[in-house]
Amino acid sequence: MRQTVTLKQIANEIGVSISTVSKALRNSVEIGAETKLKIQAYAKLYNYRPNNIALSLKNRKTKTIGVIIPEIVHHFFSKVIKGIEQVANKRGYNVIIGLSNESFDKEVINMQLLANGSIDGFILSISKETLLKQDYHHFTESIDQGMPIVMFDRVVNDIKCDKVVVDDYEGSRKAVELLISKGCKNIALITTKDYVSVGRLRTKGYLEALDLNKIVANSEFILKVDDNDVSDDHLESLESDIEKLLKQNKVDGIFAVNEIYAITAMKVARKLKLNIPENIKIIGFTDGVLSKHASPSLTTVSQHAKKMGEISAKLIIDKLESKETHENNELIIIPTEIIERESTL
Amino acid sequence: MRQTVTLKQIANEIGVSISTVSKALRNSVEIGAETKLKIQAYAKLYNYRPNNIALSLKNRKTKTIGVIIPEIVHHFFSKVIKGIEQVANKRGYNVIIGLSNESFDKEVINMQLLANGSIDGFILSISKETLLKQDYHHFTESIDQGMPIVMFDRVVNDIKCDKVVVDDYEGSRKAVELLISKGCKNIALITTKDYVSVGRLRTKGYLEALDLNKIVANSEFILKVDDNDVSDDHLESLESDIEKLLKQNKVDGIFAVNEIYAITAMKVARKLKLNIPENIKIIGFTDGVLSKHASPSLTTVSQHAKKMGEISAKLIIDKLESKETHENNELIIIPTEIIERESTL
DNA sequence: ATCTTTTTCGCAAACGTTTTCGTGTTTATA
DNA sequence: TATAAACACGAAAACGTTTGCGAAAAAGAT
Repeated sequence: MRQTVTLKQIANEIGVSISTVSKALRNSVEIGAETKLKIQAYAKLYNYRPNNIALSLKNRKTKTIGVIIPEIVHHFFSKVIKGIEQVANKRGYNVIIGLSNESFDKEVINMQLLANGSIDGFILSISKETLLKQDYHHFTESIDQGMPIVMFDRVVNDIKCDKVVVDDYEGSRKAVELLISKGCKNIALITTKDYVSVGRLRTKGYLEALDLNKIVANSEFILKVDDNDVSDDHLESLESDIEKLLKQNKVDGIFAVNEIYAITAMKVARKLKLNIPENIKIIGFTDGVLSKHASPSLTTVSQHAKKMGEISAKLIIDKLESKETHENNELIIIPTEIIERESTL
Repeated sequence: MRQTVTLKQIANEIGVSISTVSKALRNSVEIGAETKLKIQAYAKLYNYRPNNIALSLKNRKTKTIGVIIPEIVHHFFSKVIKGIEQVANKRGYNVIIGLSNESFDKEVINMQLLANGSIDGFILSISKETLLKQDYHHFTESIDQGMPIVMFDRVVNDIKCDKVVVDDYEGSRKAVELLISKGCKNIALITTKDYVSVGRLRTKGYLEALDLNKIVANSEFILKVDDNDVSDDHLESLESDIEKLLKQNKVDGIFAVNEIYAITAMKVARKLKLNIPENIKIIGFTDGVLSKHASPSLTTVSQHAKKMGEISAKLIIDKLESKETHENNELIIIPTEIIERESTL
């Protein structure tokens, strides 16, 4: 086992000082040509690489960014990470992941763990529990200590930081208007509870679209799902809720605020012998793998998850590398795009 | 902006030495009760937390583990990460992610980037390109330098390190035998090229199952997919290959070595008006989200991805925290489990 | 041969910790 | 009261870097 070699070892071996070695390896003009060559050859032979931790300590920056997300087994979030990773890597940064698991406590713990020098800045999406508690002290604390934050997707206005979101409102409005343009008259909405900002905004878009087209909203057509319990349980209760809805009303279009709700709706429709898209048209939100491979394939509002990650990473790195005070905060709104597939033909 | 406070600042403020502050905060008996209280109160007030980087440098360990995977937008890998993250966190470790994107060069770069002190050990799954080139010098180099590695899923025998795999061979055999027990006589296999170890092993399991049941293998029934090109293209050519296969032979069962191949097979079968499972039964490998929500839902061989991550994390941390030389290497084989769903009823 | 300039290198500080050892002060013991 | 023991704290080294500055040696100029 050949341990990794340090400047000190090279210095001892060659018989010069540590600083000479350091300078020689950085090709400083201070060092004579001959010594330089000898040192560089030796370093190459022993495969010297500067210790990152020591550099981080000296430079007081780690060149890594911390990403805190509620869940990783999720097409949207993993795609965001991919975007983050790509631009971070290109710019010489590493990415360290923390999962909050939708829990407030884990979010706080994770951030405190990383904030003690391990990272230079955060990219995060807020957990549901945090949104529910509306306790954001860990964010402000981090910002107060000079650690910049970029929030994506699930954001909150009160915090002074950059934010990257998709145009939930506009995207939903367009989605519902697509259904209307295809002739749907009775459009149901499957959404989340209002404390999730994206759920609230998408609901707003739905209502707005109806309003713009002189359709009276019917509260019976709106299903607000509480997804705080275990995933499988709440899917089953969602199924029966949808079944009830479809049986009692002649719904001819469904807008679901995420993929899993949309797929579940498709399943129920099929069970009730409703043909998609002839009898009922369905549209979802998110460009996940389910929508693409469902049959019939599902029309969705694309969130541009990867681009979201790319932009977030760019924002945080720009901020980290700019000399200015981190005062001005941007709000980037990424336009949505409707991907038409078979479920709305 | 209140900068984070250090031992030195506290020492200056209170008028004691740095070492006194350090000892007081660690509740050393060396320090008098009064001073201790004063220092602790001050530290609490200013929310002192020891700088991780300084600790890492001093202790020569970072308490973070590096995870190198080929792809993150992938149900299997993200689930593995979730497992890793969970046990790592519980044991006080952080997780830093590097994506190889199935590229040899990126795998090497990423490992070198992290190996310079940033992490204590690696958990990784080998990229396809690396498997193809059979160039493993970056692994041996890392191990030589005393940085332990745990490989999962895509492993290679030559390297001296712990490995965690699913029983691909046994799982495939059981899967094919399930098809046989359901009355299938002409079973097709959709697999990858042989350089991917899991593809090779699963193919072996398929052949073995046929052999055990006195069925003569037919090379026309075996589709070896080359998935080196862009994903969408190769899916389309896969579709036409499957279509050709199904048209020219009366296949009544399909075993696919991954989810996406299985779903594609379902799609083609539907197109050819073959009813699943009446006319043709299909079984896949992996417990992804597609299988669960497909219609009909897809029977699969579960890989226990999360458990794989958990075990990998446990192995690497145990090794990191054991005093012994890292000589003895374990090979953990996780038994598979067949999840029966509608596609093989 | 003396003075100035250039070249080449080492010292030491700094980043923020922990920990060993030493030292001065107080208290207890003979 | 002299001496030993207990107590409270500080100095310094170490982890591995980078870098400003001073100094010695070599080279050049007069």
